[in-house]
Amino acid sequence: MSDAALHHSAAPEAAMEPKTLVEGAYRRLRRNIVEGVHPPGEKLRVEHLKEQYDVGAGTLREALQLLVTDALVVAQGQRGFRVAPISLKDFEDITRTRVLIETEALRQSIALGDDDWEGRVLAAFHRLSRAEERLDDEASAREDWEERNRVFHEVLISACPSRWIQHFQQILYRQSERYRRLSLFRNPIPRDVHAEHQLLCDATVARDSEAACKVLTEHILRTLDAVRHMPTEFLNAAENGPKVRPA
Amino acid sequence: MSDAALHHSAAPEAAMEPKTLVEGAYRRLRRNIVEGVHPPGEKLRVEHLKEQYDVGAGTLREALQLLVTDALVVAQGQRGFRVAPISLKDFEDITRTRVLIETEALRQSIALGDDDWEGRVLAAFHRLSRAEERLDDEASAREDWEERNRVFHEVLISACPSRWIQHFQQILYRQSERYRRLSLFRNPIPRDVHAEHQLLCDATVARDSEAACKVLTEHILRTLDAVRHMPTEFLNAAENGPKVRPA
DNA sequence: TCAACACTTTTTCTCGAGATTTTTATATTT
DNA sequence: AAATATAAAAATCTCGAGAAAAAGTGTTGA
Repeated sequence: MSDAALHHSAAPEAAMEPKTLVEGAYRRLRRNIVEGVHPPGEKLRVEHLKEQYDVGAGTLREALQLLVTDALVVAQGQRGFRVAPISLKDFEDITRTRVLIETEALRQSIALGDDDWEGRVLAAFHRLSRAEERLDDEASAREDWEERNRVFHEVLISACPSRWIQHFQQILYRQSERYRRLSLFRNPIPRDVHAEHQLLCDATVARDSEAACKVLTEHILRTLDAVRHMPTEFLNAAENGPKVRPA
Repeated sequence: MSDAALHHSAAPEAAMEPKTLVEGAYRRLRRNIVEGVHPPGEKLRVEHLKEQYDVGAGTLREALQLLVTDALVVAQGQRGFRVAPISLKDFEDITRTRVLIETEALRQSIALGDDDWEGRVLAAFHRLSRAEERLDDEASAREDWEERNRVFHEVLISACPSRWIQHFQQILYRQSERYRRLSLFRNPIPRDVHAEHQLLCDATVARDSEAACKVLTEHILRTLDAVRHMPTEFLNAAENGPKVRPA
């Protein structure tokens, strides 16, 4: 993943199909962890998962190791793998760091982006807006919205020339998406996010760096509030036993 | 690595010994890549490396996958692994991103660090200074210096409460260490780094955030100059054939 | 001389089985 | 009854061998 993200083209990895079983398993696992199919803290038993993902044990282990460095999975000595736990403290950290990274990326993007980039921003915003309109009607619309929201944020900073900043942004976005989906499980997507996206889009195309970063910061921080008001049992829930003995 | 770095204690991973063969191979490989034993672009053949590192093929593959997400190794479809290539453009990116991350970390560290932290900063600086004195005499002193330099930079930001910022800092430091060691292969460590470290240490303990960040920024950027003046054949050298066909 | 093709060799990728370690369950002792 | 010790069970970690793919080699033909 970081391979393509860092060194290769700017082509989205989602487009190209996986070249190896390891990569395929890695992406499916990552998606399922982010979407909460594998909830935080769940024990990831290789023997069981190899059937579910239809790959050998060694292959699955390699995929899990990839997720370890992404901090979506933790490996504990000789005690196997586990979905990375969540906590409010961790999400506060993620959010603040994301603000730092993403505003810097947006600043650079606004400073350096060309007309083509502006076009892509408007296009991504339009696609996102359409998905937002459909949110109440169809049930399947939320997956669309999630995808287009990710693309919108990605396109916004796509003119930032730093591969490393983009790499870190992707990691942090994925992390916060995991939290957001948990909070959205109860609370629906609020109405005012569209207005925020509108402001963000306008300020960006107008090349108003300060305004855009301000809106973006508030936009990101708003998700933190949503998670703060989440029932506490969600945060400490560890599906398969938080068997964390006092050591 | 990110496991310990992100979720566990602040204990340095170097201290605790590896719990599995995968982790052991991962660390040895990482060290050898950073130190240039495996030069940039080198093909990493599992069949050969398994003897060198004395582990099975599967184990070595898992270790390599861990290095992929660290961006020290790149995996190419069905064409095996390779040490991540280097370029001036990449190092400029690393350097700028490192300035962004590390100055923010230092700012937070200065704002939140307690007396104990100040003590650790002074101690790390002292140890680094001693190593710098020995640089000309003994040949083995450079490894000491590298280690203590890393610790000094780590301790400086150790009071920053963000695990994520510290995580990213570690990744970027490792990346730039790889470049620095290449430039140091010819040029020795210049005299004035000690003066820079002194200024950095003084400003930090004096809680002068702006001055400290300014010195740190210049300090990091200085390494970029050193690499810029490096013979170009170093940068594009790919030991085992840059077999990058036009595709 | 160069290009295209088939063949051989090397390397990667994948899977299943054996050895350790951790965890769970049971039995014994205080 | 609580705690410790022992034994069984499950899971992890590791290795080596077989299938698939890539790279290399040599031959043939224009």
